[in-house]
Amino acid sequence: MTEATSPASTGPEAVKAARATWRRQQIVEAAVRLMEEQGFHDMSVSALAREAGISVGTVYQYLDNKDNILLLIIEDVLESYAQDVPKAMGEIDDPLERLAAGFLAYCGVVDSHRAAAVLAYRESGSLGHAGLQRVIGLEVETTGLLVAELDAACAEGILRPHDTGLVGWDLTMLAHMWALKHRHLTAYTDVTAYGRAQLAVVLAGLVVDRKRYARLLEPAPRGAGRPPGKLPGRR
Amino acid sequence: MTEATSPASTGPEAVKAARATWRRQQIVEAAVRLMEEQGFHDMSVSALAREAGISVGTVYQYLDNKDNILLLIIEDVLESYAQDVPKAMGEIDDPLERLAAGFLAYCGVVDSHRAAAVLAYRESGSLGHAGLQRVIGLEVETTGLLVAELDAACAEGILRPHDTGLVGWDLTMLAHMWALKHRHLTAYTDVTAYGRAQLAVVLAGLVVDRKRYARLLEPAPRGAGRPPGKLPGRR
Amino acid sequence: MTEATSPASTGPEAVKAARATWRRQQIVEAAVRLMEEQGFHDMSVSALAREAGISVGTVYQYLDNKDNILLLIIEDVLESYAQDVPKAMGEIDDPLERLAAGFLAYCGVVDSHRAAAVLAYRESGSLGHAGLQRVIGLEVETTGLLVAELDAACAEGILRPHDTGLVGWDLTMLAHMWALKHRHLTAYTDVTAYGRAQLAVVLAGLVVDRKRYARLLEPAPRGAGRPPGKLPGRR
Amino acid sequence: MTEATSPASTGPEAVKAARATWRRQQIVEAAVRLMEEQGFHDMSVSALAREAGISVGTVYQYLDNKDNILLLIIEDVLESYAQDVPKAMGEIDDPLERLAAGFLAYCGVVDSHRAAAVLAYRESGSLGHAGLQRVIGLEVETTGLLVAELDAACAEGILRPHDTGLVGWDLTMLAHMWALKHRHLTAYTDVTAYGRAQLAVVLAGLVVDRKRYARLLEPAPRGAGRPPGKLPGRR
DNA sequence: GATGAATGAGTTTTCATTCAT
DNA sequence: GATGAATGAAAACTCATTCAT
Repeated sequence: MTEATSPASTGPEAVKAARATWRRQQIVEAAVRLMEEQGFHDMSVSALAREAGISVGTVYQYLDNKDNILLLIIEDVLESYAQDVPKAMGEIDDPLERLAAGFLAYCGVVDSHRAAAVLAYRESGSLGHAGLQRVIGLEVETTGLLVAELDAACAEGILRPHDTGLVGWDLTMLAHMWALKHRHLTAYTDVTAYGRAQLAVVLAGLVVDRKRYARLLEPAPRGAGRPPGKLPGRR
Repeated sequence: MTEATSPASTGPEAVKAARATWRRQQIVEAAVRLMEEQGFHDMSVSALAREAGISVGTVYQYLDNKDNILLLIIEDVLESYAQDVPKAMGEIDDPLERLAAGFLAYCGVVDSHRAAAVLAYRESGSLGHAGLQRVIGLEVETTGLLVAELDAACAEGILRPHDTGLVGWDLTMLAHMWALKHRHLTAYTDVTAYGRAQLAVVLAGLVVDRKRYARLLEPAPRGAGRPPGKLPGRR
Repeated sequence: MTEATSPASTGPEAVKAARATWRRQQIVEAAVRLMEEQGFHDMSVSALAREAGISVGTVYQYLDNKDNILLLIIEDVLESYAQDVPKAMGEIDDPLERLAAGFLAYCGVVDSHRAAAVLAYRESGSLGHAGLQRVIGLEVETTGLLVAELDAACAEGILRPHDTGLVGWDLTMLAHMWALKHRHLTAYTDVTAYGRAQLAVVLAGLVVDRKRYARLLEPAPRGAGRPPGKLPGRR
Repeated sequence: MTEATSPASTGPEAVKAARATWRRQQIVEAAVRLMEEQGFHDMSVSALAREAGISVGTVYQYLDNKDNILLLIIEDVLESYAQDVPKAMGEIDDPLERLAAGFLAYCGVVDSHRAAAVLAYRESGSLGHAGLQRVIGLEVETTGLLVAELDAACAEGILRPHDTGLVGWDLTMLAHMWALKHRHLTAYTDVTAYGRAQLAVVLAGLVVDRKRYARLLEPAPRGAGRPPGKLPGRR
């Protein structure tokens, strides 16, 4: 393999690429911080540059236009899904355990990118057609991973037959919910507890051998205390 | 009974009020149409006026500023929830049937305001603090109706004890999903089928006497044919 | 004289004319009230209509356009000058007494139209060329009345020869000052005292026989107390 | 003394400050030119930008809003008063001579900022409350300088006792008159002649020892010719 | 590569004026 | 004659983007 060309891992090319990555990261982080409170449209490029500690010109050196910032952020999240979810599912044999691991990983990404995950929702309408397609594609891909496990579990008789496509999107949706409705989910202090609770809700009616998967179906008792049913966040 | 005073149901006052309502409706409808494809920020007021078939000046005669359009749209949806959901639950005695009726009504509103419902999501960040509070309040209120039935059902021993707050928001979320992920839900041709399917997913694990509520748990077999598990919308 | 035509003092024509005058008066008064605190440009026609208790349409029935309001107000003041000043000078024989009477009358008009007099200054730039010419004409006319008396007094040897044109405008200016610098003239509680004081200032150096005109030169002692020289309005 | 810090008289900071000053000057000059014929409100910012030879955006880079232009212009004039008047009075001993010098300097500023001086009058109503207070403050300050000399002259017995506050404002007013009534003052070709004439008018009746101050009281004979009393500017 | 001053198209909003009722 | 809803031209102001330094 001749190293003369492209993704050079060394030499001036590499320096350039590394700087670009670093700068983009700077920009994305600043953008997420600002958009969290202002939204995409109310964040001006000059405010972004200020927040990132660089000049407007530099922003444009690494971005074609403002819309690309959005794409960058959203891709950042979606790629985290595409990376963390398969990794979490990797070693496990049991389809249901794989599903659980994948879902929890998904929730974990949502949690660690909470602001960005919300943005990926709210602002995806501001992407051009191409960008939107790309986002949808990535989203479908990750959801597909979950659906595949549901299908496998059905095939092995672990889960009752059901519309796995629907349940797959349900899980995706409920993972996003951690970011979207976080305000109302004060009963859960960490994502994992939340994720397990949701898994229990969804799987309870599907699992055939409830004993075998008791661990998945009866999640952390969340400090025996809380009177179930009190709507959290109600005033 | 003489109606001499105030909210006059006749006379010039009434004409004025009627016109205002009609104009606002015109504006909201045009706005929903445009925002569906452009989002709130990319819809200029002059484009809105053109779409509504009126002049810019007239838009501002019935709205204080652009933001109010958003508030108007969102309130429209949220008030539909607050109206249709209780109405649907009205006459029914059984808590679970009430829950089902309420949820299906909720889904129905989402369906009939599909575009607006998505907007209520995406753009609520563009509301001022006051507007946002109002929106959250209305949302909490409607979800509360569902939670109340879950609580009642638990109390009567119809449902196993569970975190009814969580499940309440789950139902809300899954109703919204009809609008948000509609693209991927091609397996369902009408909301009711969709709603029943989701009810089944959520309640399956909670119902104690599965026979009694079989009708709720085994929804329309959706044309016996479809091979379960094929991810709908996948390309 | 056939009454078929014009300024009919009776019949429908007269009614019409009377109404027009009355409406215009309504409008001018409301306009002065508003402009006093907002200026001409910041007063909207609809605010004017509201203040006058009539509709926008009615305003335009009696005015060609907004600028005419200004012209109307300014003419109102200037015509008061042109009317009151000659009247005050009417019966008097002595040129200097005539001058004094005319000047005091001028000051009186400024006082009774204080707001409008200031406007006549501030906003005359907003008049069109024609309006401006008309205003200047009226102003020159009234000042001319004063200058004529100064000339007469010089001719009769009552005043030392001097640039009567200059002093005429000085008197005009000092009369306007009552409105323009009213904030700083707290030492004077009524216009007449103010006017006499200014007459004394201007004439003191010009009068030949100071004894004869002592009454004009030594004005009201303004409550013997005030320590002369304390800058009024200073903070 | 090392000038390491702040209002840097060199380095990029200095360049920036210098550019800002230059730009603001550009803008103020263009604004004065336009307002002279259009007034403040009828001058649009884009017209201003065009006149100044820059873009609208650049105007706003150096000014927060349109009103600031007005404030800038007026402050420019008022600060010239506050600077030139004391300077002119500096070295002189005799109070009356000091007064004369101050007044003539005041007239000089009015003359050299003729357009702006008129604006300071006409448009100060368009300033916000804060701006207005600032303007009034500066005005009072300068007038106070003249009043102080009048008081001193009275104390020394050079002038008869009189209301020095009133006469102080008279002088201010008559100085402004050079700009306000310039159209009618065609008899005077330069400010100094005008100023001396006005000084003579005001002081003639106040000076005790008329011989000693003859030079102040009998101003330039303005080309022996002019028939006194012909109202200049009359048509 | 980095900077930030300059640009001007585009946005929201106001308001003088008209005209059908 | 009186009304006030409708109009749309024009204003103030913002901000993504460029480019000379």
